[in-house]
Amino acid sequence: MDQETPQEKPLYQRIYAMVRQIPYGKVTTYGSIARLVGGCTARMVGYALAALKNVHEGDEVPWQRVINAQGKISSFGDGFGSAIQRQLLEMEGVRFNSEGRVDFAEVGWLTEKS
DNA sequence: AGATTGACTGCAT
DNA sequence: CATGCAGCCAATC
Repeated sequence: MDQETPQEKPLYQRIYAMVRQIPYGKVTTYGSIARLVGGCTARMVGYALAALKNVHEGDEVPWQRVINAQGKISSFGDGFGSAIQRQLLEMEGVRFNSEGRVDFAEVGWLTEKS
């Protein structure tokens, strides 16, 4: 599977590590993580998280704290994922406004654009 | 080795 | 404000 240089971890691992750095009760966007990791784009982050279900480490990655730039949750899985993700965030104390979006000024993690 | 896809984003219409 | 399209680059078939 991953026979690349053992010194450098796969792009996935790098993204997972970054997602794990998200503090409790905070959320961030795909684009922000992509920029923090560097060298990858929002699509890479989404692709990496999508593969989480195939990765063993996915169990400890707070993927629910990663949402899209619109402050909303992206639909994935069979359509249940988004519903589950919202509950997970609310369980952590993340508030959703009437539009179903989160307040980045309140729970946004490194969401500032340079 | 080539084509397809994807939990996104930003701009254009 | 809703919809569409192109760009992004790696993983999978």
